[in-house]
Amino acid sequence: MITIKQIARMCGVSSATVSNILNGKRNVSESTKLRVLEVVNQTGYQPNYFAQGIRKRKTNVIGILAEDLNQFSSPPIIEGIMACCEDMNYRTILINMRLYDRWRNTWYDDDKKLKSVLNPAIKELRSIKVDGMMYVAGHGRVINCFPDDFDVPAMVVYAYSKSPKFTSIVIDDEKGGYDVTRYLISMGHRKIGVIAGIAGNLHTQKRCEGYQRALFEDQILYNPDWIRYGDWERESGYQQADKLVNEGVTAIFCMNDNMAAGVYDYLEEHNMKAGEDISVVGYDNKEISQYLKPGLTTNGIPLVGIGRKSAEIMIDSLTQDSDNAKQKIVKAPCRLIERNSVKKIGQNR
Amino acid sequence: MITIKQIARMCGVSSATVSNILNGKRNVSESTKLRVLEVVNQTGYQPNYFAQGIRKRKTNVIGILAEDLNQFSSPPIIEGIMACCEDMNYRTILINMRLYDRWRNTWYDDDKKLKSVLNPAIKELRSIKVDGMMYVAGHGRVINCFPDDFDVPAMVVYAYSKSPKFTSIVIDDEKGGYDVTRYLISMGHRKIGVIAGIAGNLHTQKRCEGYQRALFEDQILYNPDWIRYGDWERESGYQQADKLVNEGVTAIFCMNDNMAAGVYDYLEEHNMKAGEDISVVGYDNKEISQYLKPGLTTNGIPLVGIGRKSAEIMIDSLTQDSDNAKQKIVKAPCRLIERNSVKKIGQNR
DNA sequence: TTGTAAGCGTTATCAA
DNA sequence: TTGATAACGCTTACAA
Repeated sequence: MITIKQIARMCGVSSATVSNILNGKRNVSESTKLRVLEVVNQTGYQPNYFAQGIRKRKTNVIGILAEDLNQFSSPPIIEGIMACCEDMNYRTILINMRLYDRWRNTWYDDDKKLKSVLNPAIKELRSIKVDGMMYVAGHGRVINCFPDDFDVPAMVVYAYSKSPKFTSIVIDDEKGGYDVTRYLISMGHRKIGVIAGIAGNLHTQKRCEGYQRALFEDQILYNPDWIRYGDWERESGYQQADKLVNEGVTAIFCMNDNMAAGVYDYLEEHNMKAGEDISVVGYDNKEISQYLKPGLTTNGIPLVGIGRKSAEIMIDSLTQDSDNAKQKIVKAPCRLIERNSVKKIGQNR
Repeated sequence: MITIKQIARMCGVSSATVSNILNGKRNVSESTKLRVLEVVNQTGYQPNYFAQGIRKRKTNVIGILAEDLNQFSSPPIIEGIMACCEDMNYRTILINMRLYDRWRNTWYDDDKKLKSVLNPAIKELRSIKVDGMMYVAGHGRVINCFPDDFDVPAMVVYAYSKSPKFTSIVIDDEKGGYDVTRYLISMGHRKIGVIAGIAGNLHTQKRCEGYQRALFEDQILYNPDWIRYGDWERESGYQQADKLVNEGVTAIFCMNDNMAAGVYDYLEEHNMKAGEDISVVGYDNKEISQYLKPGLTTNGIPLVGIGRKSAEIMIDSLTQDSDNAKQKIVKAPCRLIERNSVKKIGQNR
């Protein structure tokens, strides 16, 4: 391994000078700078990571704490974070807590389980002296991940931080619910059923609020019977479809693509077709949504964008000397992807 | 930050002794050991990562070089690697090269593009002094990723290493092709068409060989017209289905689920149904395969298992002092997942 | 503009 | 069984 000393000797200067040049200090003459840089490039010298870390305050490393890499949302978010960090000349280090892998769905309300993995992970990141930590959640909710008095810049991605001290970046579910409903109304629908997610869930609640706002805006009565709660799984979409179809709605807004697929199942079984006999909209824009027949119109989540945006915020807050970047909640808008599952119907209700 | 020196002072011993205890050396008395460990736990002392790295030979860190996190196969493989490493008390550091994100599909045959990202990544891992490097490919092929004289233990996961110096772990495509064909034969099929992947592709070739072996074993004539090549995309499945159906095959073996979905499209358009009018088998066990109607029988790839296995091999080779673990090609078997797209037909052809 | 030398927190060597 | 002490490769005062 080639060291800074060797470079220095080869150039006939001291290692301090080489260090200064490499670190962009300007108290060096142009000529020696050129000479040293030349040698550095030729030799492919790379500073020893550990020796640097031991002396430097700023490591230019961002730690990513991922709940689970296998959640469909995580890889694109992380890819976005990494892309942005690379652009801004930051390294990343990823800790995959594998929460789902360890405990399936049993850790949601079990703070002990989370902490048993999160605390060592944080400790590790701290020992690596990362400049900032980003907690990447597997699904949206309120999470208590960093203590109020945490001394490392940190933020929560794809979920809300319980402590108001940390910036959260989430999708704008209220707007999402609003947009979908607005779209259905614009297509002539006034009897719009909803297959929501689990009732207590944050995504569910916010999207319902958006749904209500859109209805109200168009002076459409809100019928509580048309809101059915599923559990995000396909089967529940199937079950709730039955209720809604019998209620005579002309369109169903499903809060994820899985449940929309369940609606398709129901429709097929009853010789009906999405986009003809009844209109269906999903949420997530997962791969299935394009495989369904007819293609499912759905509200896409800009996951890579969320990743990029969050890294941008993180690095900004690290760079700006003041806390100009105030802690806050950032909401990323979803984008409606039109396929063929919604039919335009006459204005006569 | 609390240092080893402070711990030493608190215990009235030297820092060397503390270090010895922490590193499991046995030349320490039980009594001081207990005393020191007590203080270490109380204070929550954690060794400085960088200071350790600068002195230690073995870092207990495995570097993962991922081609792209967004390939469907990558997250589970990586999760498997990380799980195994955690079990064996190794850290991992992941570098995501984002090859697809950068260049879509244009980097396959462009060694320069790959190297422009891979070399710096390797350099970085080297500066972190990782004990070993694992290259995680996004799709199977022969890759020239490490030079023959590479001085860090390395291996290739989900693809073949061009250099024979490095262990590769891949799926057993020949057996996969054989198993699927065997299964179809066992269900009474003798006219079995194939929608293969791209012709030059390694997965394609090996699976074709397996197909032929199964045919031969049952003394079934191999009809070259029944092998059609797609490009892994759904559309190509649709196109090739036409040819095969007109050839009168009773079953179609698609080399991925995407193309099988294309076959479903074709069948639907022609008022036929998989599992009734014609049998279909896919490959990959991607999410779509369960969403298709009827559920697609497909050959599942044990991605997490591949990850685990590969990490196991890596760590074994690091632990065994000799190169007991000889460089070689490890093949992981796929597992056929039966759903409803294959019909048992009479023995009379 | 450059060089000297003192650290940083460990581990490793060797003497006690 | 312990403890001095010399590295490790770098950054950073401070001196030249």
